[in-house]
Amino acid sequence: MVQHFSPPKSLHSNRLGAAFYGRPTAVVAKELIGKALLHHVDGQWLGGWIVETEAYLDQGDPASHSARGKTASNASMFSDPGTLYVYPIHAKHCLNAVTQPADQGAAVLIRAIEPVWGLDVMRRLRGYDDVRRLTRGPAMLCQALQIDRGDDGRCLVSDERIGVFTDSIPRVPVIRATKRIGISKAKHRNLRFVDVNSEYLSRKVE
DNA sequence: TAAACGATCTGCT
DNA sequence: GCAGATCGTTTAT
Repeated sequence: MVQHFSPPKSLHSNRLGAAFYGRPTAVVAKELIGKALLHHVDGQWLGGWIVETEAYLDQGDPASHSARGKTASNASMFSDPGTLYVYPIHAKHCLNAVTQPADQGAAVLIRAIEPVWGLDVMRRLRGYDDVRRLTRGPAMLCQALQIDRGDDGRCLVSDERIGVFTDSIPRVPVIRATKRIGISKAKHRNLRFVDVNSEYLSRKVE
């Protein structure tokens, strides 16, 4: 089967704008499920369908990087909605989309996507042939999409080479809210959103 | 400036 | 399922 390296034209005309991101974080996190995350690298689009996200809130959320205020390292989290916030952890990276009005310090962590565009490039970047090992976790998908700290602060709304898109034929994910993964504070909150039918979740739904 | 921690991943059992 | 690797950022001394 022929692999196509550019997303359908319908995606180009349906980029999510600032109005999408500038809303309550849990709403944005839920509605990002089923949208396409795409990064243009070396003449090719890399990306796929978002199947797992987590909301990190501006107030009363001790698990959020913004909980103790703005610092040099989390500054982009306080930027305009639609800004990319990329942070380093365990010698790897994770990516977020900033939400709500600027300066509030809220964002959505994109934890997993179903790989679709640029599969062979993503295989090379990850070092694995199995598609199941390409984008099944927040640090995996950053590596597969060639996103690191240097991409922190880019704009998902205006940067032509990176963004989130809808399709003219909308996917209809079955969405469920669960507890967030890997945090030690505010464990009880159901702020992780998954497409329960996806084969590409970082962990199974309980 | 030393120590601990973390929104993780991998390989091995 | 679990232990170990890994390194930037934060917190403690």
